[in-house]
Amino acid sequence: MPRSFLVKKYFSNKKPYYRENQLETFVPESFPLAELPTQNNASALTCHPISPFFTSSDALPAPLSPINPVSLAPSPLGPLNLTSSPSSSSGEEEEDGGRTSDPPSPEVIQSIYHCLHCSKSYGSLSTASTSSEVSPRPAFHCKHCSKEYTSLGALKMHIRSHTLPCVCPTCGKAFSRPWLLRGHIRTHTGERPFACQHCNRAFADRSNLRAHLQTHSEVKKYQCGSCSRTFSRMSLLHKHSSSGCCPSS
DNA sequence: CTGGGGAAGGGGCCC
DNA sequence: TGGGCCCCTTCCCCA
Repeated sequence: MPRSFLVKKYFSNKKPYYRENQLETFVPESFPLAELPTQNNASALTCHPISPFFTSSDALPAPLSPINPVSLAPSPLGPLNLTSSPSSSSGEEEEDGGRTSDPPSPEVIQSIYHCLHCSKSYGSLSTASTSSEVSPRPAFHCKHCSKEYTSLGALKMHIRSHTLPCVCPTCGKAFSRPWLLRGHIRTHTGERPFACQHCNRAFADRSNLRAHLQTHSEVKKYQCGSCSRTFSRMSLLHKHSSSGCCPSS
C-alpha cells in the first residue's frame, strides 16, 4: 500500500512524507506505472455511471467495516479548539507511526462506515453501499480507491495520484503531476525562482514564498479567535491553539 | 516551545 | 479534454 496518500485527509491527515530512505515506496507495486491511464490503457479507469460501485464484482469488493464514531470538536478553525486526540481511533492503521496531528473534519464524526480500500467514510452502510444511487449525476469511479467524480477528467487527474507517472530522473521519486516533479527537481538543482522582494531570500516554491512574505507583515494572515494574536501560517495558529491559548473554547 | 523554511499533495481554474 | 498553473494546506525539521 503506498502509504497514506490514498487516504482522505479527514481520516489520516498525515500526508506522504517521503524520506530519502523510502524511495522504494515511491512507485508502489500495487499501482505500477503500466496502469497509467492512456489511450492505450483505459483499463485503469473504471467508469460505470449509476452503478453501485461497492457491489461491482470486477472492481473493488470494497469491504465495509463499522468503526467507532469518534467524538471530536466539530470545528478546527474559528474559535479554535484543537484539543482532539487524533491518534485515538483504534481501527486506524498507524502507517505513519501515529504522527497525525490534526483533527478530522466534522464529517468524520458522522461517518461510521468507511471503505477499507480508500477510507472514504459514510454515515451508514446503506449509504456507503449505494452512494452512487443517491447521486443524481453520473459518477466515474476510481478503480483503485472507489472515489467517484462527476467528470472523467477529474477521475483521470485523481488516478494520477495512484499511478504517479512523473518520475524524477535523479532519484526515482514519483509524483502525480509534472509540476510537482518540477518542484521536486528544484530540490536537486537548487533553483529558487521565487524571490522575496523584501529580503534576499528566494524559494523554490511559490507557496513557500507566500508563507515567507507573511513573516514580513506586521499583521499576519491567521488570527487566533481568542487572543487576536496573528500568525503567518495556519499550522502555527494550530500550534498556538493546541498549546493552550484557548483553554475554555 | 515557537517560528520559519522546505517539501509535497490535492482541488479548482484557465487556456 | 487535458495540461499547466495557482492556491491552499499539511507535515517534518531545524534554529
